[in-house]
Amino acid sequence: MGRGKIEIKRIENATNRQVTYSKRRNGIFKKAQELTVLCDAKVSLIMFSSTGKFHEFISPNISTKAFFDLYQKTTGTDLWISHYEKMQENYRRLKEINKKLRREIRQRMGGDLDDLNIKELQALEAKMDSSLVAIRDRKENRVNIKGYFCVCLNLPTTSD
Amino acid sequence: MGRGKIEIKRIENATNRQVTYSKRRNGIFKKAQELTVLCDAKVSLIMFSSTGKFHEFISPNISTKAFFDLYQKTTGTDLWISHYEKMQENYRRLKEINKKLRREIRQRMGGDLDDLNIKELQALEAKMDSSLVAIRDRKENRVNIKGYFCVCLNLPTTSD
DNA sequence: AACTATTTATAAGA
DNA sequence: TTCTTATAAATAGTT
Repeated sequence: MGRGKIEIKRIENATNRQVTYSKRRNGIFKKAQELTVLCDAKVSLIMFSSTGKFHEFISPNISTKAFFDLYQKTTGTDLWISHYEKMQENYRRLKEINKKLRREIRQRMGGDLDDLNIKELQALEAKMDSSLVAIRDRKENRVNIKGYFCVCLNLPTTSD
Repeated sequence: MGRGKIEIKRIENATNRQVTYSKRRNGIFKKAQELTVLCDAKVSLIMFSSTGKFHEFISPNISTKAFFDLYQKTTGTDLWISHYEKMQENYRRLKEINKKLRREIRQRMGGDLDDLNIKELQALEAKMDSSLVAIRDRKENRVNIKGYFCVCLNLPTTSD
């Protein structure tokens, strides 16, 4: 709808792109406005130009916040809450893992031994002994047994 | 733009309103699509008809969640985002601590020793040796030196 | 920012 | 809903 037909693909000339953006933005806002009135609809139209400039239209019969709430209720997407809760869960998991790691280290340092029974103490002693041997070996450049003891000790394996 | 000119006011006939909504919805979605491509813009277009039916268009180069985040950042409509970002920051911190703890353990197991120099190896050996002594002591119920080695080893001290 | 030749959208009808 | 088409509206290229 103009002097010539154009192909719908990115306008490479930055000036033309900006001009077209400005013209069409007005056009689409007008359409949104008309749709709101003619059809008694609720419309939210938000856009960012390629240069980051922001414009929005929202039907006067509703607030942006109310619109988002309606959106979430309707789609069931629960945009924030689900994302947030997933994150909280990861956070808790990570905290738990850290706690175990700290405990493991403390025990290897000779602390936190109160609630280990004699058998567990013996096992820990044996593991430590092996590790110490590994470190000495390494120090003397004799053996690199990296990997082997990892299996023995059964460390948590999650990466996060 | 049709057989006759219409006034922009609510269409009272429900059927006509519905038909017009449907036609104009298609039109405005097409416009949004074209704007996205032609001008390399980010567009979010959400609407609810008077009967509550929901439709949306969103530029393919961004997710709805990311769009809302961008929106909030731009407008400063901080609904929950600052809280969320604080949590993300904590999460990153926790991950970093976790990484260090794992490394510490791996080294105490005789792995991950490649990038320790001879001095560091000696220090590690000494620490392990002390710890082993502590464990043996404990095993024989002679000494509880919990706490002492924590200081020596300079563990991360945050509680989470 | 205006102009205007064209293209595009759509109101009414089928 | 979908199609048709006369007409209104939007806009591409130009000034």
